[in-house]
Order: sequence, then structure tokens, then C-alpha cells
Amino acid sequence: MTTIKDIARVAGVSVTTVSRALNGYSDVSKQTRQRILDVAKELNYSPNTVARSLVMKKSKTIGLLVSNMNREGVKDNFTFEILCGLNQASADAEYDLVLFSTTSSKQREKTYTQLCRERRVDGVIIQGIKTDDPYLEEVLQSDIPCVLIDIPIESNTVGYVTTDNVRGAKIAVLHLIEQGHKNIGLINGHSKADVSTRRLQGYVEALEENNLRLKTGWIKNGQFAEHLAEAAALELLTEHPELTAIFCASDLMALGAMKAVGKLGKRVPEDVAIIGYDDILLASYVSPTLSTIRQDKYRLGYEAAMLLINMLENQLESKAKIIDTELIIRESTKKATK
Amino acid sequence: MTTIKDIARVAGVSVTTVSRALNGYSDVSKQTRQRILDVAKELNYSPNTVARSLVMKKSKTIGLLVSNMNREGVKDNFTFEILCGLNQASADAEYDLVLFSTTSSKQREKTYTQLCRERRVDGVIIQGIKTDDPYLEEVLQSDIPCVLIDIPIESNTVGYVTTDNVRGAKIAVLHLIEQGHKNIGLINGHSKADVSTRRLQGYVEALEENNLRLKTGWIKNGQFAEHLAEAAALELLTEHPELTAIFCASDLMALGAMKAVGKLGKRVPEDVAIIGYDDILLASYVSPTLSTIRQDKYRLGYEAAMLLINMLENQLESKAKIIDTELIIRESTKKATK
DNA sequence: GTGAAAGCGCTAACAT
DNA sequence: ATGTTAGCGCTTTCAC
Repeated sequence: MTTIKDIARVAGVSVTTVSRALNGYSDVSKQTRQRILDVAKELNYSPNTVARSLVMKKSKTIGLLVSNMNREGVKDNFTFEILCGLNQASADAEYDLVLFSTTSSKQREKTYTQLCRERRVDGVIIQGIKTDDPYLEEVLQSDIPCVLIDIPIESNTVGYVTTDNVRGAKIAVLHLIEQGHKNIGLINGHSKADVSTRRLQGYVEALEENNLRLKTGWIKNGQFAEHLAEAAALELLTEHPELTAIFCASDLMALGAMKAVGKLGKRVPEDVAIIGYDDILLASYVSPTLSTIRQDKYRLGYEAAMLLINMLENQLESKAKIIDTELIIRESTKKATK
Repeated sequence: MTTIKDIARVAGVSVTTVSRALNGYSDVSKQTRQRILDVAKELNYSPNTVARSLVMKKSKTIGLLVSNMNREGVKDNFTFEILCGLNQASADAEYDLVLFSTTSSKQREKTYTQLCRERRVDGVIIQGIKTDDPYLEEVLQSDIPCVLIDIPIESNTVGYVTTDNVRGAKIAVLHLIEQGHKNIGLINGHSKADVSTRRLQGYVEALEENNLRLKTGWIKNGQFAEHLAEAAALELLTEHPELTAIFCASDLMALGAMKAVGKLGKRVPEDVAIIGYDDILLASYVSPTLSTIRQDKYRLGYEAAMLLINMLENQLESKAKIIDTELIIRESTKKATK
């Protein structure tokens, strides 16, 4: 493996000059630089980024702490789309992405800080973590630059990227109201997700603004899981036959709710209208197609990486980014024919 | 940031001893080791893997060269499932995964070898590369250990993981034949994919063994893309109305074919039976549900990482792994009622 | 059982 | 414009 030392020897200069030439410093004579470049190419030289990282104390790598990278997580491409965005943005800025595996049981032996410091990543992006995760506390205490996805916490070294979940949920429910629904149920995620808290808020606001009844019995949690949401919808519709619409805080859960409606011998949207959240691929394929609030997951990832890189390279003022969502109207909320 | 030097100073020993103690070498007295461990904990020490990599010439990281990590690739979770498997396996073996971004335009400026050597990855896993990709040639010439997914090439430093695509395709077509079909079309991927070549072979074998007619006009390529497959199916069914079934070399293409059947005013499976390949999530959600050949993508990834790690740590004999596939019968190939 | 010293490949003062 | 030197944090002979 060729090193700059080899180049120096062959080119008849010192390693310093080689380093300077290769890194494009100005204080190298034109002919020397050319000679060095030629030799480097001739010897098929590749710089050793490890050695460089050691001395520079920067690795040009970003650590990724994502949940759902296990066998079970395969069902939604939510994480993957974010990953794609992250990947593209870091590629553009010439950063490498390293996946920290939080899946393994061993993993929890190490603290967040240990994890990051060992790998010498310049910064970290975290997605899919619950709000009561002990790591979160550490993130705030640590001095490692970090961007959180969908957890709006800001500090000196921590920023975040998310969508306006209150508004998204509100728009979803307003759409249902517009379709003539007055008794609207909610199947939410769980209390340890910030998005759930906010989507609940949006739901409440939409109802209140329209002077509609709001019963706690109409709200259940489905943990973002399809089958749990199915069970929740079953209960909801059995216990509260007055419900004519359900807002689900994720498309996967909406799918579960649709199944529940079917099992009760009812139809979507004629008997019960369903609207989801996310706009996953499945939403436009299921029958009836699912109305939903589209989140641009790719962009979520892209912006997260951009933000982090900006934090690393410039002293950034704003460390938060809110991304738009969009109402997608499909068949599952078609107005009931009176 | 604490270093072993700090520990050495506080514990009153040399850095050598600290290194030995921390790495669990036997030739350190019990009390010295304990003292060092205590000091390390007290100083909140994390080892610097960069420094270690530099001297050890091993990084305990695996490079990932995956295609489809861009905005367009988001549609199928195929890559993601593989990623999950890779992630789990490397986590288990305490390797880190670093994503090489082949998406960026800059990327192609660097050769494969440069890419890998710069990052000092111990090995590489490649997925989604076409058989005429220039990188592939380099992989074989390079001495960097590498595992290919779905490209059966083996060398001293190169292994692969794949499924038996001939057999998978054959089983799919045999299933159609069993359902009474005699005129069976094929929508394949493209000629630069090894899996396509093999699935074609399986198709041919199945027909020949049953003395069924085989017309080149019945075969088209859909480039693994849904809309191209839809167009291909449209042509196929228009030009060859005798076809009563189509085998598609991917589920996404099968979805396109199903749309085409619909557009022609025909029904699946009554008029045209469709069988796909992969068993993506959508397959069990579309209507009618899609029969297919299931590939365990997670396992594909898991085994690829395991294989590579084995190649890195032991001198491995076998560098190939073939994973089973499975016929999944759903509605899209239900026997036509006579 | 422990330490001194060398060196992994690179960058960065500080000379000259 | 170029070279000398030191050092990043760690592992590893080789001595004692």
C-alpha cells in the first residue's frame, strides 16, 4: 500500500510537500505539484483516511442511530426513505454514513457517548427513538453534534428536523369534518412519541374549532402497529357505533382499521371513513385507496443530514427545520352518498 | 478526551500496561488490571478506534455499495430488507457498516479500489450492481474481500450470496402449468442482471419439461420497473391474445402487468393469471393478492454479512451461499373455473 | 509482570 | 517554496 512517504521518496521531496501538494495548498511550486501528482497516480496512491482522521480529529463521517433496522422493522419503508435522503445529502457533502446498530442486545451495554466517541463520528443523526429512551438524555448532555428526527429538542449541539404534526393531524380531521363527519375517532401511536402527542393535539383542535363532540372513549392507541390498530378499531367501532370516521396516526394503522371495518361487515368509506398519516407506498395500492397526510420522508432525511453538516461546518444559527405535509385525498374518505 | 496516557499517569503505570489490561491480555497482575479498569471508568474513557485501526490495519467496518438509495429507489423495500439483515449480522459480530454513496455524480470519479482503500474498510458488500458495471471487474482484480449479492462470481477474495433463481422461476411456471395454463408469457428484468438470465432459464426449463410451446414473442423485458412492465404486458397481451398467464420476474412488474390486464378489460386470474417474484409487502395487499416466489431478503443480507465476516476472520473454504425460495400461492393464480 | 521505544500514515507548526 | 520535527492514540516487539 502506497503512502505519502513512498511518493516523497520517488519524487525526491519531503512528505510535507507531498501532503501539501495533494491537499491543494498554494505554497507548492507548479512543477513540484505536478511531479507529485504524477508519482501518486503512478504508484496508485490512495490516502489513508484513518491516519488523517487521527491527526485532524475529524472523520467526515456521520453516525446513524435508527430504530427498526431489525427483522420486524421491515414492514414500513418509512425508515428506508429517510435513509435514502440521509445518504444522498451526505454523499453530496462527501460525508460517510456509519450505521450504529442499536438492535443487538449487547448494544445497550454502551452509552450513547461511548458509542459515538469510539467511532469518532463528527456528528450523529437519530431517528425512531422514543421520548423516554435513556439515550435522549445523554444526547443533550453530550457535546457531540446531533440532529434528531421527529423529536423537537434543541440545545447548543442538538438540532432537529420534523414536520408540523399538529397541523397535519388537524388538516386530516378537518377533511373528515368537511365530508360531513361529526363523530370522529382517533387511533394514535403511543405516548412515548412526540408526533403522537402533537397529532392528538391537532385532532382536538380541529374538533373544538368546529364545536364537535370529543370523547376520550373515541381515542385509542395502536402503537403504530397494524394488528394492534385493527384490534383498537374493532373495540372503537363496537363500543361506539356512533363513529362514522377514524383518523389513524399512521397508514399502517389505518390499514389495520380498514380490516376491522371489514370484519364488522361494514364498508369503507360508506359506513366508516378512514384517513391515515405518512402516505406509505401501500396507501395508494390498497382497496379502497387510503386518504392520508403525506410526509416527505426522503426530504426529512435529506434535511437532517444537511442540517447536521451545516452545524459541523459553519456555526449555525437555526438548528430546527420544519417540513411541510400535504393532504392526499383518496377513496377511503369519499363523501358518503346521502 | 481521555486517552490511555491519562489512565497510565493516574494509575501510575505505563501505557503498555494500560493497553494490555484494557485488551484483556493475561500478563497483567490482577490488582494492576483492576486499578486500571477503575481509573478508566472514573475518567470516563472511550478507546479511540481510529488510532487502533491505524496501527492494527483493521477497522472492523464493512463497506456497503448498494444501489437504489436515491429518491427513485424508495419504491421497493427490497434493498431495505437486505440492509436490515446486513445490519443485524454485523451488529452481532461487532462490525460497523459504512454506506458508500454511489448515487452522487462525483462518485464515479473514484475507482472501486480507491473508495474502499480510503475508508479502510475490512471488506465490502455489493448489492444491486449490474453485471456490466465497471466496478465489478475491479472487484475481481482487487484484493479487498468482498461479498456480492445476487451475482454468482467467486474468486480468492470474492464470495456471493444468492437464491436459486433457476429453480425459483421454474417453480413459478410449473405452478402456472399445474393450474392448466399452456401459453405462458414472461416479463423479465433486463439482460444485465444475473437473476434475469437465470429466471429465463427456469422459465424455459419448465416449459420444455412439459412439452409446452415456447415463443420468443412471449418474452419481454420490463427493466424491473412497474410502468415499463405494464407497457410490456399490454403489448404482450395484445399481440398474443393466446396467453392465459404471465410470469413476471419481480412483484413490482407483476403489479404493472395486473394493471395492464385491467386496462384491457380482462380480469386476474380469470382471464390472465399472474405470478410475480420477490414477495414484497405489496403482494399481499393488492387486489387480487399476488402469487409469487418469496425471497428471504433479510436473510440474504444476514448471510452476506456473515459470509464476509467469516472470510475476514477465518480462512473460509466455501465462499458461496444459496438461499431457499418458496412458492406463495395467492389469488392471482387461482385456477380458472372451467 | 511491567516499561521503554518504535511506528502506523498523516498534518501542522516552525524553521530555512 | 520546501524540509525538519513533533505528535495524533494506540499496539507491539524487545528488554528487564
